[in-house]
Amino acid sequence: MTKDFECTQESYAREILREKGLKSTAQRLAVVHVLHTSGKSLSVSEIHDEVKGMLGTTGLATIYRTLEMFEELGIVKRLHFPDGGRGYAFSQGEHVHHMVCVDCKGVFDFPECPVENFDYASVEKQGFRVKNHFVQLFGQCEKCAEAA
Amino acid sequence: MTKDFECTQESYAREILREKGLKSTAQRLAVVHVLHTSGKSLSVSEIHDEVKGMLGTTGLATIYRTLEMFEELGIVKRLHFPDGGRGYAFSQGEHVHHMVCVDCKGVFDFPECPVENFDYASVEKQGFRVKNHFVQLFGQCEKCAEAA
DNA sequence: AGCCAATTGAAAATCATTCTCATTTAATAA
DNA sequence: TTATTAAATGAGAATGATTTTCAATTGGCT
Repeated sequence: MTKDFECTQESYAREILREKGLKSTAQRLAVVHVLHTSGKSLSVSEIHDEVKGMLGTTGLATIYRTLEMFEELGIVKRLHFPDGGRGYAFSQGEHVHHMVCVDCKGVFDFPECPVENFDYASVEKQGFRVKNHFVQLFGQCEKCAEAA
Repeated sequence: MTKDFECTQESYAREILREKGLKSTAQRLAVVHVLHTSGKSLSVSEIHDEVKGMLGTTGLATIYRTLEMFEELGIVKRLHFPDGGRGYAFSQGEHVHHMVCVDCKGVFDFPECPVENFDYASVEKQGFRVKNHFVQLFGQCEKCAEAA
């Protein structure tokens, strides 16, 4: 496979894949590269287009399969947009949340978890056991705010 | 139209609809009724099935149209599941968040907003202006925890 | 170099959602 | 009431996204 785009992020992905006994294919590494380089969230078909640009012909199904797998491995994070659309952003497996600029679709992380310090009293009172949460902020990034 | 299922929730919806110059059709009121009675989140097709049970033949497109409209009016809230599926739950327009039981799909509200007290320092530092947020907790409700 | 399971691409199949348009209906006024 | 009219509906077609299938290819090991 071509290594034109090799860098730390790809090595990181390679490692995880090897640990799990999965193959480091050109397609998979390209997906990592595209997401990491872009600095923003991309739709599945944007990712597909970018990968095709790098590798030539690439199946859309492969992109779907790869993204699903990467999400389970913590390599990417899936975002949900208010309109129901999905997006993917690179993530090194840390527990971070995302702010998404509604204009440019840029993704900005923040390591603090809003829910971490949240008082679960009212929740626990109802006997509910929280196991997971989904938090995502929407707004405008600096650039887009200035441009507007 | 039949009024078998009229109650405060329907009146509430009727009012909002009238205010906006929209018609209170049997289909729309049935959607309110179904969501309010169920006490849990339902998928679009579950709602469709329930409404068909009440009114006989009902178009699926109408259900979609109604839910979209109701979301804008604050009458229902759209939920996003980790697998990408959507669900809808009744909501009186208040700013509340939802806990969703991953077993029974039951929806439990909590009025405190986890993000309300969150210190936006790290976010603002990046020049990001938060305009909106989506918070949803996943876990187990009391009943399902006991059953397990 | 050669093997084998994992992975891929292409196309078909499936599923969810939206659109179109002829028909029906709720709200209003006569 | 009844007539009027814009809004809403239902049915199905159209679209779009996602998943599945399966034969062909490839990466990671000897």
